[in-house]
Amino acid sequence: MIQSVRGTKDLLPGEIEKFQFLEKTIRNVTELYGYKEIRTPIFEKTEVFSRSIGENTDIVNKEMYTFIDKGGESITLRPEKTAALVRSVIQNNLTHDVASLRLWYFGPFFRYERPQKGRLRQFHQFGAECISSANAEADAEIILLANHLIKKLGINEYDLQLNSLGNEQSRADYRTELVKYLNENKESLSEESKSRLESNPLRVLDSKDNADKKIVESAPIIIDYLDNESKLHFDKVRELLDKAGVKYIIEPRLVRGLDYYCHTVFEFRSSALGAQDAFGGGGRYDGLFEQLGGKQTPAVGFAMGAERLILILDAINVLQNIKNDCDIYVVCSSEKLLDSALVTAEQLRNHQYKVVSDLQRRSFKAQMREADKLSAKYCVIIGDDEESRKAVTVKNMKTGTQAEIKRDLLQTISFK
RNA sequence: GCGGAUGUAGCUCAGUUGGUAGAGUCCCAGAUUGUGGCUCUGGUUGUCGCGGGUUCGAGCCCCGUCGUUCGCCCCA
Repeated sequence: MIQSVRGTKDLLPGEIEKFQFLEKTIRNVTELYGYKEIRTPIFEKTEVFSRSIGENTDIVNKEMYTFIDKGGESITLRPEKTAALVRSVIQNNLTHDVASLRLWYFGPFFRYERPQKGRLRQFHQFGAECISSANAEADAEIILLANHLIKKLGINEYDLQLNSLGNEQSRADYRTELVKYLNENKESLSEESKSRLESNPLRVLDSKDNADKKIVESAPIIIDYLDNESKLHFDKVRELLDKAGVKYIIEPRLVRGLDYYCHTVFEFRSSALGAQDAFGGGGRYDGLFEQLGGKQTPAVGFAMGAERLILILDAINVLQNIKNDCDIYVVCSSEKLLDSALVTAEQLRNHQYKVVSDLQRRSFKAQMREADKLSAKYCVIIGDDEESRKAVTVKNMKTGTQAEIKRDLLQTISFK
């Protein structure tokens, strides 16, 4: 038996409806905010990601599906969306004729990681990006949108964590101080944190190692190093969220893994998940356009993991009883009436009903059973008697009541 | 990439100190000579993840391998 590739999953009937529900909801909510959908290729030139995400991140170092195509070009299956989206915005000059460019997406992404609950090698993310505004209003709008979406999905138990990384200067100042502090405590740090101290010291802050945590507790926090501009920006974001009634927690150790973030960063977490408890996150990335060869353009956005969101929805039993496989099941009492059943079903479909009939040439009883299993609201019954009278019997499956009617009148009935 | 668990019917699982497999559910049919759900009766389904080894004999023990899962790491 050939198996699917490790870390990939078939989305079967029963599961796919959950994805459709997610996509439908995000489509509705983003529309409320004036966001437009964008779809970009599944693969990009490798540099799109290597130049943006960060040379020191595991994503770029170990997790990308990269290959050389037949033309000798290095190609990478997209491990995330933002960089690819920015490439597209630059290439198509989408910021040219709008004040604020608002985009959303939903699709598959690829990372070569060890599979785990809520972590697959092919997974799905959706998100939104707000481009061309450097103001706190844009940060607030993106967080409001993400928050609105979560609520709309029926999720009420979650944390929104918020922090600011400040502008480049603030971050550099803080980094210097942090490295100094961590070096003073270097002996007590875990091996991993020691190496991160060289490569990406900010990430020591969200280490799960207990010894590290203790050291981090008394480490300098970035908010104290924000310059005036950065501080004003962050204060304004918080003020806007407060006014809009969005609850959040300031988490000074929240840094995010991707290099391109600055100023506002945030994450959504749920205890319904395991170790992978973040189901969404985002932030501002004012420097990314330049890194990818565009002109300086401020932007802010978020992404959410579809599989993780579905784990939460399953845990809180949203999405249980959306069963509506069919409105009408057309039953016939003998094989010679199968043709009539098929034709009747087709006529009813022309009136926008979901209609099913038997394909197995089974008994009357078996057809009724299938009707029940598909939760048909009505059965249209064709028997010899009905056929000879050019009529059918209509049975309401919920109440059990039934009545015979002339076939020409069938189209005038409402099967709601 | 590292550490721990685990893999038996479509699904959930049992399988006693090694003696070549079972339950529930699902599905199919019947009881009901044209009427579903409830009930009862009967029936189908397995390379016991895969490959080696030990043994007269392996679902059970050993080794390897693949998958899953829980943590680390990473991140959504």
